[in-house]
Order: sequence, then C-alpha cells, then structure tokens
Amino acid sequence: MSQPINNLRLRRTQKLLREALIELIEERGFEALTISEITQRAMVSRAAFYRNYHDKYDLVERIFGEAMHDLFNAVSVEGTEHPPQIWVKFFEHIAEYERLYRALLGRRGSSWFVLKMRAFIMDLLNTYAQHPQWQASPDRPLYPTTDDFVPNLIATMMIESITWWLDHGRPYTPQEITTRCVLLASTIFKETSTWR
Amino acid sequence: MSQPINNLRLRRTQKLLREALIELIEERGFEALTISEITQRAMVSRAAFYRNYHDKYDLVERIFGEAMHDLFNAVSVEGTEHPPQIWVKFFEHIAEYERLYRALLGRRGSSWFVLKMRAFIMDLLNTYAQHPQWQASPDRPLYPTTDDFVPNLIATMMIESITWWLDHGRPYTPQEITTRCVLLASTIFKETSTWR
DNA sequence: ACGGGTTTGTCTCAAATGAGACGAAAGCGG
DNA sequence: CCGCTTTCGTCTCATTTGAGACAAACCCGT
Repeated sequence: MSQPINNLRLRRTQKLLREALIELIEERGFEALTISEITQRAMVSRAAFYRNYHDKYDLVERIFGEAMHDLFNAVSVEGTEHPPQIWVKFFEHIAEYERLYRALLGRRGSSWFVLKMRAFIMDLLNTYAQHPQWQASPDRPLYPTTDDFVPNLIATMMIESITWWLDHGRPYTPQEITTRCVLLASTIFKETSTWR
Repeated sequence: MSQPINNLRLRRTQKLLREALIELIEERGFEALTISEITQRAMVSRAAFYRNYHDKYDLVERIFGEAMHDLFNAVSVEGTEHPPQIWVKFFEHIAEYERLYRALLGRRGSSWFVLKMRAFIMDLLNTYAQHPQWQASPDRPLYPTTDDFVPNLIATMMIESITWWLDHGRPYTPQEITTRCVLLASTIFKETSTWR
C-alpha cells in the first residue's frame, strides 16, 4: 500500500508511455491505437502499462488532468486578480503542449477527448463567468444557471478557436487570441441574456 | 552469466543514456559532463549506468562503434563494387546521426573523440585505398605503407570536411561531398606518391 | 601541502519491470 | 451464425533496476 519513496521508475515509464502515445496519435490517430503498440514504442512491457493506467483513455485523461493541474497552479501562483488572465494562461498552456492538443483535437484525434475538454472549459466558464467583465449588467444573471446551452456554445467555440489557432501556426499571441475570444464570448453572453 | 533472452530493459536504459548524452553534449560539452548528470537526464539510476558502461568514454565509443557497425552492414549488403560508395554511405551515415557528430566534433566536443574518429577513417582508407580509382599508376604503391603521414592528412581533411558540411547545413548531397573529397584525396595521393 | 566538497566506482536489498501464459472479449470475413 | 485472429486484462516469477551507503580518487581554493 504505502507508496514507496522510489518513483523514478514509475515516472519514467509514465513519461515514456505518454511520449509514445502522442507520437502514435500523430501517426495513426488515437482510436486506431492498441496498448501493445503504445508499449512497444515506449519500450515498456504491456504489464507495466496496466500497472500504471487502466486503458488508453485513462492515459489521455491523466495527461490532460495533470496538465490542467499545472495550469491551475500557474494561475493561482500568479494571482487571479484579472480573470481573463486564466484564459491567457490557458492558451499559453495549449501552446506549450501543442503536440498533444493537435494530436487529440485534430483529424486523427478523439471525439471522446473533445467532449472531455468541452466539459472542462464549461467548468472554467462557470468558475470565472461571474466576473463583472463578462456580465451584461450587474443586477441580471449572465445566463440561466439551469441551462448550460450558452456555456456549451462558448466552450465549443473555444475548442474551435484552439484548433484554428494551432492549425494556423499560432498567428496571435496567447494574449491576443484571448482578447478575441473574450470579446466573442461576452457578445454571445450579452445577446443571449436578453432572450426569454 | 548466460545472457537472458530479456534485453528490453537493457536496450531501453542504453537508449535513454545515449539520448541524454547527446543532448547534454550539445548543451554543456562532453568534457564537462558527469555521470550523475547523464543518468538524471536519462531518468536512470547511476548504478544502471555502471552496469552498462565503464565510463562516459565507453558510452561514446559504443555509440560510435555500433554506428560504424551499421555502416559496414549497409555497405556490405549493397555491395562494394564501386569503392567510393563506402564514402557516400559514410556521409549518409553522418547525416543520419547529425546531432551526434555535431556534438562530438564541434566546439563543445571531445578532442579524444576526434582522435578516435581519425583512426577509424585511416582504417577505412587503408581498407579501400588499393582501388584503381585512387591509384596514381597500377605498378606503384599509393603511398609508403610504412608511413601513415598521408592517410593521417587525408583523415584530418575528411573530418574537417564533415564539420564544415554539418556546420553549413549540408549544402551538398552525400554523393557530391564524396566526389569532392575523393578528388582532393586522390590529388594528395598523386602528389605525395612522387615524393622520395 | 592541506582540508572540504564533489565525483567516482562498487556494493546490497527492496521494488518495479519484462517475459510469457492464460481465458475472455471483440473484430472480422465467409 | 460460425470460426479465426487479434486484442484485452490479469497473473506469476525471474531479472533488472533504484535508492542509498561507502571508501577512494579527484578537484580547487587557501
């Protein structure tokens, strides 16, 4: 039970498996991959894979999960005084792990992962949406909290923005693409909050 | 004693150590490296290094040795009917392992390795020099076999050609650079074989 | 030449891994 | 629907590996 102090081997096999996964998604697409293929590329036994991960979905989830963990750490350290800052950090993170996201969101990617990512972005929206900058007016809720139609749209738009951004060689800085996305999002928020 | 069938772990640690070595030579130079540094980068224990290699020189020697082994295999398979072909293969090999040779022959490289490589090229010269293409005339030896002054010069020239070639982004194909080198070498051979 | 820190090379023992086998499940072509 | 093949997921045991300690060699500044 008690996790031993030694985790170099664990970290190493996980690193090798992650790198192998990204390479192989780029080459053959996520859905086509088998566990054997990943472990062979990683120079790791199949048994070692199952000791570390449940399946290939688990592998991706944990890569993404830890990346998001790092993202939140980076943001909480630097402060959230200016909420759109979280999105700048978000795009910076995307840029840093470009290979991963191109692989997972691109043509050969995984629609399962797109769902996963949309859910995450919606969480982020819910967490940070109450900031004045995104509010249509102070006394009116931004959108009906019982309905996540609008957040869903925004999240989809964000993902599309990410893939476009990566596919076009990141023609904007994280700051610039964030500004454009926030502008778009707040427009949608304002428009739709007048519905009824 | 008896080498077990299992060598995945061995091959993996060796691969990781080699990659780490090349990276670190590029970053900090060969002579400055410590074993700990290499093993940390490779995510391998120091003990594992010593199980596989005697020291960092051994590590480099074996990378080079196996590369040369592959080189000879490639040549012997494709036939040596046209001897300068070995040099084309040689430059192709250099191009393939560009990072290694830039690292080892460049500014931050190892003068020890340059000696090693010169000796190897001289071997190659001795092995293939008797071909008519490089002979001044059929009835006269190419150079006095008791003296390796000229092979030494040629080998030095070859190494300089390699570093120049790599440093300038390989402006010639392996075939072209070989042609130029063979031309230079045979000129030197012809000139010096008239000495006495 | 002397000392303090680093690196080397070797060792031991616990722990993660690799090989390989196994039945079950899934894909697939006829 | 039925075989045939591949992949999955789990298991066991031998083997390599990591952690850590050790003395010896090596620096390097005083």
